Amino acid sequence: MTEQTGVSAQDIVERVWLSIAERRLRPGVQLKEGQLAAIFDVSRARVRQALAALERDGLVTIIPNRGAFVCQPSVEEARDVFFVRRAVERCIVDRLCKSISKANVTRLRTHVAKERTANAQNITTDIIKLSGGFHLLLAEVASSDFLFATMRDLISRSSLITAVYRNTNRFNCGPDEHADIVEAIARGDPETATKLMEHHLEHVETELDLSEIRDQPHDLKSALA
Amino acid sequence: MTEQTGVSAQDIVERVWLSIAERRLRPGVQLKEGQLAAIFDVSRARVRQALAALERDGLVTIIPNRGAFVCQPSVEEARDVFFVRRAVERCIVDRLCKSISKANVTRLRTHVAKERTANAQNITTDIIKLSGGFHLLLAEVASSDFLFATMRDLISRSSLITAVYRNTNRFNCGPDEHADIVEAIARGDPETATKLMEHHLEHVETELDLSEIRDQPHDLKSALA
DNA sequence: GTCTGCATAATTGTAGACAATTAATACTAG
DNA sequence: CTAGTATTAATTGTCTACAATTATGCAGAC
Repeated sequence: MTEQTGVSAQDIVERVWLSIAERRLRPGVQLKEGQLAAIFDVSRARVRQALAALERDGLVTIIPNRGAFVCQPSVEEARDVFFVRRAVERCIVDRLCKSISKANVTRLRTHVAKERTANAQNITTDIIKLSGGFHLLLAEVASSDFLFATMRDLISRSSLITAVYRNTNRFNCGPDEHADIVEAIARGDPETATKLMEHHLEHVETELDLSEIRDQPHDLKSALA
Repeated sequence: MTEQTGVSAQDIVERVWLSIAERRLRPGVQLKEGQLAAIFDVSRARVRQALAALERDGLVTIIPNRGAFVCQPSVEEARDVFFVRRAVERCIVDRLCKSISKANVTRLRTHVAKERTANAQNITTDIIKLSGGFHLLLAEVASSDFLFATMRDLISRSSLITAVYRNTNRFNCGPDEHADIVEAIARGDPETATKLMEHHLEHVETELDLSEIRDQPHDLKSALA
């Protein structure tokens, strides 16, 4: 029995997102509507919805009458994204130090534990999702939907930036630095927590190689496999 | 000769945006696709594009199989928006103090002058656009596209929040406070500038009445006139 | 050999028709 | 007179065909 459940626009978004984050889809590659429609076996209309959502998240650029292309975030934009992340996440951590429930501390610790497991077993898909998920979880326990949505947007763009400019084989956001932040929050130490968060983000940013971009179009179907 | 130039999705977005900001479209009102298509004389497909964009900006909520409704931002969300704005705009101002060109200082001063004129003549449409535009201009001169897009999103939501919760007749963002911020930036004084910006945003927030929301559906066509 | 102009092919944009879902109404039973 | 239900109307969701735009390949001239 082939899973004949219809593929939603969100499904397409996530598949493309992951392919970009895992560097299988390189910046500059065109995402043709007909091609995607054939691959996912859906109508072009639904593909267009997915592409519009991906554009909103800053992962693809849609040029009118030309098509959708995987973004090539500029060095300037990369720095701006981290600029905003430092500004926002510092305040989030600060707020969390001043009021966080025991249950939420547990959630954070559990998440870090999952990250450790994924890293130990070297499962790239999980590593990528979980490392970004940590920062999302911070926003979630800190406040309501809007802050969560904002961070979701920032994380999404950060993933693309990391995929493009990362020069090491290791992924950003090691679980150790995350763990330190959680413990600083748990003991209600805003000074340390905010400083750790800033250093963490600076660390991630400085690990990027902001010199060259090489675009190499390749087979779309295999990249999405 | 009636201006027979086709109405773009962006045109619809701006008309709706302004109507919401001017309180002619109240929260909770349903924006029916067919209705809008008839008013603007475009196809429903284009209306759907506009509604999707408005949802992205946080101005309407789309409930599947139900339709699009003007958002009723919760008090919690309102506070979160200003929380993020304080975090981001404080950093923007700080950055500007450390490096801003003479030409950009002039642009800021010119903008404030325009605000003064609009206030003196009491042209509400201009007042709304310009007061938000000041904060957008700060982002523009501070950096590149991404920061500008981020602020655009925040301003958009702030406008809705202001429209819903404002209790005075005056609009937020008086030009005097803006002028003070510009001068602090011009003389490169980050201490004062960031403090002024924080006070300014707190001032705007505290002027809101966060007690009641009353939704009163009314005629859509006249509201968009 | 390279560049320009034209014809062809491919891709995106748009609109309209049809299906699915939800809200409103009228009707019947208790 | 009220509650529940079936029917009808209205609205949203989706797909497919067609139009507009752009890219590609080819022929010919310089």
